Amino acid sequence: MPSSRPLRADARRNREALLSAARQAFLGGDADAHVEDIARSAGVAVGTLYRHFETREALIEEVYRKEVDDLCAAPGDLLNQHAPEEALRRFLLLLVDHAAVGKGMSVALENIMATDSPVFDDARTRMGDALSRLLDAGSAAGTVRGDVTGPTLLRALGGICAMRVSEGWLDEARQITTLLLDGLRHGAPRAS
Amino acid sequence: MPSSRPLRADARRNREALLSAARQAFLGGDADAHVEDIARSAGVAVGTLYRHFETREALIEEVYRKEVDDLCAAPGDLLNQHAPEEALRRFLLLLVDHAAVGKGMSVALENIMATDSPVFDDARTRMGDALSRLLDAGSAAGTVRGDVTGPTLLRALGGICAMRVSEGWLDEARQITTLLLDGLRHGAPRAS
DNA sequence: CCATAAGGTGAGTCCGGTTCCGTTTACGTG
DNA sequence: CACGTAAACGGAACCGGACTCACCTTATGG
Repeated sequence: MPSSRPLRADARRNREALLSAARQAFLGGDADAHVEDIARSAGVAVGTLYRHFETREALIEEVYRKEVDDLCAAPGDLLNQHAPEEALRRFLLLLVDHAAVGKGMSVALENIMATDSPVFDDARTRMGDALSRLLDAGSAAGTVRGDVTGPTLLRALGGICAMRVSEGWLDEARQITTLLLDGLRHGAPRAS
Repeated sequence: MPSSRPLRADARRNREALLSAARQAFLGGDADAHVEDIARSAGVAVGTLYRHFETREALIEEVYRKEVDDLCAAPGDLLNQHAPEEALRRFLLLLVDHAAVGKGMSVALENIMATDSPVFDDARTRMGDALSRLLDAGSAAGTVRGDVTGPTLLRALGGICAMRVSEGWLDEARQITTLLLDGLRHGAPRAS
């Protein structure tokens, strides 16, 4: 149902320009850029922006949904090239590094965790599935514990990446992720 | 420098009422309560609110600073009553549960991680110290690995608690925390 | 080319945080 | 127990930023 009519040429162009401008703004530091500015830097008026996106939030959603799309493609490749445990390791760190591209992306992950929006809900599902694939592979290979689900792990990562702090947060995020991995490894001592 | 003059009686009363009303609002779900409402439910006008608090943000800060104060008191007691590892375990879970009181508290922890405000900076320091105390005790007892610092662990927790999501997030937060604890335990398999 | 509906525009509305100043009140003093 | 004064209060007005709407422009298919 997404396309009632194929969308006029200039409309599609403007839509693209808006997404690109917004991406620019959000992925670069400014997490609360004004709609007016985004619209202007895309060469259109606010009205046009609102023709294409229900709300400011909706625009942000769209930008990040694409980002998530990219990320979700990774597990398949990784599982082909590495042992499950290693694939998991790489994917988690990839996620963290990706969040580092701009503080914006971390906001995205955080939002994916926090909102009820159907869009994010969908993204969460796909991301959780991606993680599940990795976890299952590891579990089947006997190198990863089997009692943690993809969605749960996703939450941990969302949380970690939500700490968009100055100086050195990336190193800490990596360290924490490593910690998590150690906990996930099959044979880790259990708490209770 | 905090007190130039001891603050008039009614003023102190109103300040208290405002803090209490705000606490009520934030700790109960509504993370973005309107200042107008907070003021009204404290029985004063907005002007009064702004006499006591520089800004909406400042009010929130104040509310949560107290919350953090309480939390920071815990490690001492726990170390007296339990082995270090167990004390650490309980404190982390206490933290998570505390966040559960209302979604508001989790916002607080998140903010502690994210802002540069001197108030939060201070809170972060004290919280980090509290955790360090626990980690050091465990490390000295040989039951906890020694290469993780309090501040780092705090970030992990801040992240985890930032996931203020509906339904079941508390259980997941607990599980993730347990995961972290398993990773922290001395003798856990290392990643690299 | 024209008709027409899709698309664009930007001044205006709405909303919520913040300010400002006239009024009220606590409280030290004579 | 007045009184004077500085402190506190109230709330209408202000302002910035997201969002709307009535009108204009333009792509497009016949």
